[in-house]
Amino acid sequence: MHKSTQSAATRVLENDQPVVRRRGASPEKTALTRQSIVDAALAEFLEKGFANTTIETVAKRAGVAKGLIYRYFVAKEALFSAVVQQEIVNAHIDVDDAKRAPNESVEDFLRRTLVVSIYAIEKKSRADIARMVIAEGSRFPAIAEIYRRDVIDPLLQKVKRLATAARKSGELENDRLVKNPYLLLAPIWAGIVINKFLDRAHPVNIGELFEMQLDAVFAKAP
Amino acid sequence: MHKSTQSAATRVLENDQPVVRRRGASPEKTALTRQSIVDAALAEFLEKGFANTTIETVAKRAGVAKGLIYRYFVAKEALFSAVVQQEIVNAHIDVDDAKRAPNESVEDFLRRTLVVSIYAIEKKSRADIARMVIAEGSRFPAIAEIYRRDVIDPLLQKVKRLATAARKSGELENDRLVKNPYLLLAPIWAGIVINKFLDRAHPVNIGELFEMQLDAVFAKAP
DNA sequence: GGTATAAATGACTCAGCAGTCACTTTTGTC
DNA sequence: GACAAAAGTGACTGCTGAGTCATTTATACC
Repeated sequence: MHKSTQSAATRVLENDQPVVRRRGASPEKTALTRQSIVDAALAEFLEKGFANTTIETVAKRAGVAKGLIYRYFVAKEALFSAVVQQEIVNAHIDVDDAKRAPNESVEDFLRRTLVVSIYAIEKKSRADIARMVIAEGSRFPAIAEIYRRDVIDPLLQKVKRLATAARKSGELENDRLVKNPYLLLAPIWAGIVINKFLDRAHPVNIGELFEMQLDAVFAKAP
Repeated sequence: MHKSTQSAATRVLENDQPVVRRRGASPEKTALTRQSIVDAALAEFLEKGFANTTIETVAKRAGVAKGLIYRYFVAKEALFSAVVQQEIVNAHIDVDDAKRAPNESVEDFLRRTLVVSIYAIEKKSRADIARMVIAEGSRFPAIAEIYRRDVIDPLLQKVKRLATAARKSGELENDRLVKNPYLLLAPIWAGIVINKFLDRAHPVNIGELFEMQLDAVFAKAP
C-alpha cells in the first residue's frame, strides 16, 4: 500500500503530525484562533454563566463568525468544558509538602506556602473558576469531577500528609486534622461562597480567615 | 362619595377583606391552588435549576394549566422568588442565645443547640435551598440578599454575642471568634458546597465537621 | 497564475419555551 | 334557574438562540 488516499483529514480535529502535505492556514494561526475563541468564551461564561451566554456573543467577542466556533467545538457544552478544563490546570494550588525543610514545623510551612497561595486566590480569578464550577456543577457533573480530582483531592492529600507528620512530631495534640483535612480547608470554600454568591457587598478576607483557622487548628492562643 | 364602583378587584392580587360581595371560588381553595403551584415549582427548581425548569412542566406537576400560573405570578422570576422566599423562612436556624442557662458554658450551649440544628441541615432540604440560592445567586441578587439577611446575618450576630460572652467569662482565650464569627460557621457552607456541588459521591458529614470546628475553636485537646 | 485544501462567513432553519388571550367551567348570590 | 364574577384552560404568538450549510476568502504548493 502506498501513502495516497486518506487525505481529507481535518487538522483541527487531529493533532498528530501532518503526514500529507498541508494546505490552508498554518497550525499556529489555527491554534491562535482557537485560543481567541476560548478566551472570549471564558470571559463570557464568567460574566453571565453558561445558560446566559450565547455563541453569537462569544463569536463577536472573539472577532469571528458564529459558524467558525462549530469548527472547533461540536457544541456549546464542549466549548464550556474546554474553557473550564484549561482554567482548572491553572487553579492548582501549589503546596509541595516535599519542600518542607527538615526542621521546619508544619504550621510554619503552611504559613509560608499555603497562606500565600490563599491570599492569591482572589487574584488571578481562581475564585471565579471555583465559582463557575460550583454554579454549573449540577449541570456538568463531569467538570465538578475534574475539579475535585485535579484541585481539591491533591490539596486534601497534602494536608493529610502534613497533619500526620505534625501528629507524629507532637506538633499537633489531636487527630482531628488527620481524620478530616477539610477542617483546615473549609474556610476556603466558605469564603468563596460568601464572597461570590451570598454577600458580594461585604466580602470576607479569605486569607485572614484561613490564618485564623490555622491558629485555631494548631491551638495557638495569642 | 358613596361606596359604589371600584368593584373589579381580583382577589388573587389583594389580600384585604372582601368589601364587595364575593363570587367564584373560596379564598381557601385559591390559596390551595397557589400552594400547589409553589410546591410543584419548588420541586422542579430543585431538580433542574431556574433556567432548565419550564412553566409548562410546573403546571403539569401542579395539575393545572399553564395559563393559570400567570394568574398567580406575573412571570417565571416572580414564581421563583416566591418559592425561595417561602423556603427561606423555614431555613432559619434556631439558636436563641437568650435561652442559654445562666451557668451554662457557651460551648455546651452551642453543642446542645447549634450542633443539633446542623445535623438536621441535610434533612428537610435546607441544604438544597442553600444550594439553590447559591446556584442562582448571580441571576437573582435579590434572593441572595434575602437569604443573607434572614438566614446568615442573624446566625452571625448570635455567634458574635455568644463569643463575646465567652470571652468575658474567660471561656475563650482569644478574640478570634469575636472578630470573625464566620470562623465557626465556615464548615457549614464549605460542607454544603462539597456535598451539593463538588463531591456528591463522597459527602462530608457536616455535623461532624462542625463539631470538630467547635473543638478547635474552643481549644479542647482530647 | 492556477489549483487544491482548509478557514471563515452569516443568513437561515428549527425547536423550545415564556407569556397571551379568547374561551370554558366553576362557584356563589339572588 | 339566571346572572355575575372569578378560576381555570390550552392553542397560539413571538422571540431567542443553538446549530447548519452553501458560499466566500485565505493560504500553500506547483
